[in-house]
This record gives sequence, structure tokens and C-alpha cells, in this order.
Amino acid sequence: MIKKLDENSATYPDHVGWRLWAASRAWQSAFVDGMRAAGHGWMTDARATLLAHIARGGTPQSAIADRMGISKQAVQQLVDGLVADEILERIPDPDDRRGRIIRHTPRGLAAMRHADRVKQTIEEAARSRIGDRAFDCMMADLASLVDHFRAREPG
Amino acid sequence: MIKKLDENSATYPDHVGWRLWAASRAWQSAFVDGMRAAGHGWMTDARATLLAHIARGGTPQSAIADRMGISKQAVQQLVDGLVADEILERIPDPDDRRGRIIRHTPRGLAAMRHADRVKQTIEEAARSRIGDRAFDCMMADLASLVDHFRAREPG
DNA sequence: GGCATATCGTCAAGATGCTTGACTATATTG
DNA sequence: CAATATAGTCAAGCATCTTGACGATATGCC
Repeated sequence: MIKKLDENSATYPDHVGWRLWAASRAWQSAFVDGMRAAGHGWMTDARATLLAHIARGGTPQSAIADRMGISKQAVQQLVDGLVADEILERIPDPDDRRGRIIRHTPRGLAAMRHADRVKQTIEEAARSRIGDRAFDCMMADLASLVDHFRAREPG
Repeated sequence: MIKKLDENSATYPDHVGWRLWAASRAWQSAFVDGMRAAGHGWMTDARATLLAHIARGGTPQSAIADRMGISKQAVQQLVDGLVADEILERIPDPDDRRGRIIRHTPRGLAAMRHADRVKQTIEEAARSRIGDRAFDCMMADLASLVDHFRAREPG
């Protein structure tokens, strides 16, 4: 069994990176827990991240790898699993006969609708905790930060 | 070879969780890249996270697992590797004969001093990108958020 | 003191998520 | 048409994390 993060502070380092890590991890953990509690026992951190990179209308498999920053083979394996669980399906790309479009199955779409509700619940709780203004400010700052890092790390 | 995150936006989902994930991942990636470029080729994401949870004076091994939110066995394996690379060392805990204190070796301390500079460089760039006020605001908001999630997920 | 129970570190085995390398089929470019 | 690049796949392997079991030590209660 794994204990959750505790708060007894000593002289531990603290900086943006740590806080981002902790917040991101906590968010993801809350989401996966919420989905599992709602009957989606197949959800994992990696799958949640992958699913967050698939547009509702479908996304070329190679685009997923690019957006996630992992290898195409890793995407393939993740997608293989989700196809086996009937969450995703591969259809031929009409514009490129080499390619495949990854899109949600009906079951996957239902799960995504559920995921939206779970996310909304988590977000509303967080929003009411730190306040609307601070929350919106943080959202904007995070977006700038992401853009900043992207610019610094060229292909 | 892995491509970095790209920015061609379609109708992809966007929410706090995604931004936190992207920012956290980018920060960690920048840190690891910076350390490796500085000759610390042994640095990885998981090691960086672990090292961020060890106080300069040393930390009981079990406390690391608690703070990181992973199993004590996972911590052991990570520490094993860092001990083998002479970054960390285990010494007996004077207050608990079952326990061990994990602390930095001289080589580890040197690496940590270097890490501080790398972090500072990354942070300063980010700070100048989004502005001091927004940055400080975000730091505070992230701290609230982390506290919030911790409160929601009891041991 | 003595016993029940919990915790610390460890060994072992296994699952997951990622990597690189090699290969085929198709696109693109000149 | 030839050269080169890209999409997806198969295979093998490594890093990270998990659960289960165990001995040694602490802690709490009688």
C-alpha cells in the first residue's frame, strides 16, 4: 500500500518545478481515482495523458506522438491496449494511405463525456479553494509557461 | 528519436490538468537536459524527483517514500541506483536501529549545488517570460492547489 | 517484563510504460 | 523513375513502479 503525500516540512527544497510536479501529479491522481470510482477501471495515468491528446473527431496516430513528446512506438502500444479495451479504434486515413486515424469508439466517447464531468468536479473544487481570480490567473500563467518551454526546446 | 511537443492546435481538450502536466513535464525535461549537458549524465526524471525529496542534512528512507507518494520498495530501488553511482549513501539512523538515513555523498552534494544553478537559470528565464508578479502569484496558487489536493486525498 | 502489533528496510517477481533498432508500405521531391 | 522521408509495425530491452513476503526493531498495552 502506498501512503499519500504528507506535509511535515523540514529543510526540503521548494521551487516551481517541485510545485508543478506535485500539482500535476495530484491532479492526475484525482482524475484517475475519480474515473475508477465511476466504473472505468481501465483508466491509468498514461492512458489519461494519451486520451487528452486525441481530438473528439479523431487524430492521426503520428500527431499524438508528436504532441505527447514520446516515441511513436510508445503511442502504438498505448493505443493497442485501448483498442483492445474498445475505447479507441483505428481507421484508415483518407488523406494518407500509410496513416491511421485514432478515434473514440462509442464506449470511448461515453467515457470521455464522463471524464469531462469528473474533470469539472475536480476543477470546481480547486477553483473554489483558491478563488476564481487566482485560478484564471494561474491558467493564463501556465499557458505562458508552456509556450515558453516549448520555444526553448526546439525539435 | 523523439520529437518535442508541437503547437499545431486543433480541437484538443484544454484544462488545468493538461496545462499542469505540460508545464511540469517541460520543467523536468529542461532540468534533466541542463544537468546532462553539464556532465551529469546519470540524471533522469525519476532521480530528479527523488533527489528533490532529500534534505541537505539527510532524510530517513521511509520519509522519502511518504513524501513522494510511491512505495518504499520503489524508493529503495531508486536509492540503490544512486548509491551505486555514488550520489547518495545510506547511514544508520541513530534514533531508530531499523532505519537508514539517506544523504548525499560529496559527489552528490556537488551535483546538488550544480542543480541549484540549473534550476535558477530555468526559473529566471520563466520569470522574465511571464513577469515577476504573475510568477509569484502562480507560485502561491500552486502551493494552495497542492494543499487542496493533499487535503482531499487522506492517507 | 512480556506479548501483540506496527513499521523499516530488504529480497523477489511481475506489470507497465517507455526506449532504440529494424523493417514494410506509402509519400514526396527532384 | 530514383532518392529520400515518413507512418505504422514488430521485436527486444531497460527503467520505474507495483504487490507479497520476510527478518529486525519499535511501540503500546497488559
